[in-house]
Amino acid sequence: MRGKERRSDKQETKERMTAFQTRCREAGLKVTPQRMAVYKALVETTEHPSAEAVFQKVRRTFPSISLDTVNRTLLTLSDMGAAFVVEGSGDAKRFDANLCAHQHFKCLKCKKILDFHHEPFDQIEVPTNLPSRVTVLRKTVYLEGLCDQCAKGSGIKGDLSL
Amino acid sequence: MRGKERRSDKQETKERMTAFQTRCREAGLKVTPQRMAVYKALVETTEHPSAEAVFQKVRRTFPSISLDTVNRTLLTLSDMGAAFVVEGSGDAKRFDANLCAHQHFKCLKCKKILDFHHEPFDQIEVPTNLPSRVTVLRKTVYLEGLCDQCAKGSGIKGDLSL
DNA sequence: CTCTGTGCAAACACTTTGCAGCTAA
DNA sequence: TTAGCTGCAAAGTGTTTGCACAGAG
Repeated sequence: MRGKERRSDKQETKERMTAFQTRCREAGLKVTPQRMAVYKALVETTEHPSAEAVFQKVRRTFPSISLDTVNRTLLTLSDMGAAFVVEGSGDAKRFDANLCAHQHFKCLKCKKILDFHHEPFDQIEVPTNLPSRVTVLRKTVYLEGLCDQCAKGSGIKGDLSL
Repeated sequence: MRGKERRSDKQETKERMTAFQTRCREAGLKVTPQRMAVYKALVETTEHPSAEAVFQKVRRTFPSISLDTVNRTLLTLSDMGAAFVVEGSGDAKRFDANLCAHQHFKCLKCKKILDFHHEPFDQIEVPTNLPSRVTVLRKTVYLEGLCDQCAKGSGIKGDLSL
């Protein structure tokens, strides 16, 4: 069972690498060994690693790579939509003393955070198929996009991947 | 209209300040002018300020306060549950190359992020009462709490504020 | 050949820590 | 009086930037 799983994983990684190369070329980005190595490391894990963690992983098979390159590559991946930042904006912490139930919308451009309150979001059900037996202390619905002013300036108009 | 609004705002701020003082005493925390000033600044705004922004605001009426105190106080507020960090974990960025629809659970203690996929969360409706005309590009449901292992070690057992 | 990408080092921004003096209780 | 809080300064961590060289197209 383990062997079979592994093989299909490898197969899928391979496919994704090829697709990624195509995507790079289409975007006018060069297919460098460093870039491939970083992307591969990210695809092979489900651990949502930090730049440092990716660096350590890639380093094992590519000792000459630098942390800066890893950082820049991860940035590039985010820009082209091949990866996402799932934690830590890199910006400073932001605080809120409003304890009433409410949700946040964040403008990706000007970083403004808008409060809103949508009743149904207060009542979302925690699913029963969570990975392991976890204790959920807080559940949040979070929207990102462009605010009124920023949408005007940018080329983005309609919905992307909604 | 403006005057009336303002007055009720002030009234509410006053009440919250009193409640906060009580809460501090109950928690064995001293009621210092700095602490009050920081809390007041946070209650009076809806802008989800950074520590630096709070510092600038408080400084206007309390010139001798230091940024460190603001930082520490905001930390304290988070700890006692009088405020939340709504952006920027302070930790490093974390990346994910999994583009399929899925959600995240984050353990507050060990910072581990677990993927899960709950169909209904993919289909949540963006509310129509958003503050201004915003373009929503991404919507996320995000759960926080304690993972299996960390829950064992901590005193927290049941649901808090769920 | 050309231009992007890389590696190195320095600069930056934000946060945390150690310590001496201050102050609320 | 005394435990906790504040302000200052220094150190730590993660990220960004400038520049010269290397390598992909």
